[in-house]
Amino acid sequence: MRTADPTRGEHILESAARLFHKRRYHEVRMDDVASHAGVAKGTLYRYFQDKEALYLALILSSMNRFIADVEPLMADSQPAAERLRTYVRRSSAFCERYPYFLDLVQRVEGTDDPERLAPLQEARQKLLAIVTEVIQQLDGTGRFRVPHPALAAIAFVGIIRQTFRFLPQPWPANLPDLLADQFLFGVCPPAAVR
Amino acid sequence: MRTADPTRGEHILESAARLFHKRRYHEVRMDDVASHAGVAKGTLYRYFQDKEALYLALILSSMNRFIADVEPLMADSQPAAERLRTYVRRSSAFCERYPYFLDLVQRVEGTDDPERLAPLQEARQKLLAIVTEVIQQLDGTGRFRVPHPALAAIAFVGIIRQTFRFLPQPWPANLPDLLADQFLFGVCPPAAVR
Amino acid sequence: MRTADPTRGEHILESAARLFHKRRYHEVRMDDVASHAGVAKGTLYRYFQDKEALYLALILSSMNRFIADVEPLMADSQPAAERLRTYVRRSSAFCERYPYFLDLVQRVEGTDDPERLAPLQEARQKLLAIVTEVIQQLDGTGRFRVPHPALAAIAFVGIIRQTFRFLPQPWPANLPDLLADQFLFGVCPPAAVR
Amino acid sequence: MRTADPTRGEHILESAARLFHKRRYHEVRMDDVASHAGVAKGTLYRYFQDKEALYLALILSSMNRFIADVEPLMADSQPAAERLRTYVRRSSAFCERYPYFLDLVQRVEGTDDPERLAPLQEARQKLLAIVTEVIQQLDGTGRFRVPHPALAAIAFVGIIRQTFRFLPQPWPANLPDLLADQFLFGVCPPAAVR
DNA sequence: AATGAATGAGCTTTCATTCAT
DNA sequence: TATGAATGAAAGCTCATTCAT
Repeated sequence: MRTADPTRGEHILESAARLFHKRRYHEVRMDDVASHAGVAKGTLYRYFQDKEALYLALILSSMNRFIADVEPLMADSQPAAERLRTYVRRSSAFCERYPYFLDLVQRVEGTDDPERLAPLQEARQKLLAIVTEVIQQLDGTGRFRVPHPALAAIAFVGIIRQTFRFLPQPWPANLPDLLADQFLFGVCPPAAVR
Repeated sequence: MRTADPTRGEHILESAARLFHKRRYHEVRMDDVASHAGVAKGTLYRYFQDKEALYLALILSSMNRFIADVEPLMADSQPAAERLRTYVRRSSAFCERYPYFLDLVQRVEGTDDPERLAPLQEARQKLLAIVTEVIQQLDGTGRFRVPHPALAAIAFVGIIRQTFRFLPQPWPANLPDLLADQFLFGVCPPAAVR
Repeated sequence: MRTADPTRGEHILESAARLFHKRRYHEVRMDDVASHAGVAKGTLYRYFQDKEALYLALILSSMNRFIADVEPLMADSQPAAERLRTYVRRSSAFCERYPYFLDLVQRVEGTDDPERLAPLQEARQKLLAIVTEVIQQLDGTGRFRVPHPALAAIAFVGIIRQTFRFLPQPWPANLPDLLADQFLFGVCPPAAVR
Repeated sequence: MRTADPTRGEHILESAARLFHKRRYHEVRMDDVASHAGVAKGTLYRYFQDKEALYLALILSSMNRFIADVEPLMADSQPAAERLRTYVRRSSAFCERYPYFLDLVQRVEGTDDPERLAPLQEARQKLLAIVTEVIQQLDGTGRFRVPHPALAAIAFVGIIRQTFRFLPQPWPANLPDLLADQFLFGVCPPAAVR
């Protein structure tokens, strides 16, 4: 008999991530999750109330891991623009390390049950808040003007997501900087560059 | 002989769209689709091979409708920047008219079966090609510089999608222009504005 | 519009025979029967109450055709043994002409509904009666002794059926005679032959 | 852990046999099989891939049981003719014990899928080989002459099957001997009897 | 605590039958 | 009378969940 293992839940999520990444929710069976995690099916239900809960926990866990990764780097030790570049770089690294990340986060809309959705919404808000704050700090510094920081934050995230999900590999090495530039300067390069 | 109604398939998709918009694939029952469309379940299977085919047809039909809507407007009768604004405006109008559109298109990744995925990939490529071409026409005209048109197109689409999906309503009336500006100028407003 | 055609029913059965021969009852769809017969599905229901009726009519029709074929030849114009040989030969010819015949007749057990089964039982009895009568006429003539004609008739039919269904082709040219001999003399050849 | 009951599969087949005996394939519902076996429907699918597999397993199991029953008795401890009588007697007993046996074996032609059919063909061949060998041993011993053992074996089996299936009950006590005699001597009783 | 055989509600799909044309 | 689109009851099968071991 295996000893109770507090990391067991994490391990299950790790395996589940791979499955949910390449198949859709209804195509992933609890049997698959169990056998990929190397546990019995019944065990899944010790750690997660049901399939839905496992799925949501998976997304939440991914988001929290990412937040834990970038949040410390967004402290204002550097210029805001520089921190945005860092954000893109970390996103890129994260997506390489956990290729299923963006796909999953995308699918938050899952449930209707607000009870279950709440933690995810919260994490999403938190991430957006982090980005929004950095973007606000752009305003007034140098040549940037951000009258709608919330909107800009959404655009920023949109650029990153769409690119990492749909830009065919191989990616240019400086892709993160290209994306940051697109966000900061649009297709109208800064005077210095011209 | 009872004559087949050629709009029947369209009508089914119309009803299905509403359902697939508010519930996920596995939460939508063929029973629901049938009763919402006002046809018998067996009829669904006269028009679509199976549930998956119906779902993919639904997405494809939405995309094609949008392409038919914007493509004529992207002819080069106006400056490229102006056409991009038009594109955003039509996107906005389209999403208002068919609120499920973006959600659905988002989920294209549906199948693995390349046979079934092909028409969708094709439509996606077509849309991206349209946008890419307009963006290329920005280059050199006035102050725009677009060294990576394909990347810029993806960013453009990313900004639009993320915003329309996640920006809480109510939206500012000039939202399309704000998005076009974000794409064109980033958070670095054009000299004229400053 | 096709004119009402009294042979239409026969034509349908002819096509159906081929299908029911190579697939089992539940594997044959009314759609198949209709398209193979070159008529619309609805038309089948003008000629046969339902699928079961069509199927039973098919078997009955085959049996009646065979009865019509052999009955005249069983009149006592020749020695009984010779007529049995004729019977086997006609069976063989019939099975070559209508390869589905034996398979179908085999399956009489179809329904439980005695109402529907009656005509088939009747045809079966008729055929058995014909054979039994000839076999009875063997008795006393020459060296044959048939204390249980009904049983012998069943054995006779059993030999024929099992052989035509399961003996791998190609068959020896004199197969009918071999079978008749097996029935008449068993594996104990007549003195004359020895 | 609930332990799998190794006899469960056998038990299911036992129940299924009764159903498939009195109804045709397409008239037997998996629901019926389950409830008659006293298990849940899902359990059927743990033991058999699908309805077809269950059906074929049922026939195969019956045949193997019969083979296991007669094979040892066909060893040449007695004269071949005597062993054939034994064969018929065991067949008779078997059909009394498992009244559905002959009906089912009759229907071997079931599938087209050679993959699935193979084990059945094999069992059928095995049984035929057993019979054929005994019949060959008739040859030359005493007054028997068997120029076509394979054909004779088929005739032998045909006599038995047709009789047990179609001879109306009650049967004479010496039916097995009557059948053996029919096979050995035809309707031409041995000199000793005359 | 872990297991996985068993469960059965509920799904997708089929197809005999109907009936407006 | 012939048609075949539409029907919908009923089938086969799945798979999330349970619970005896």
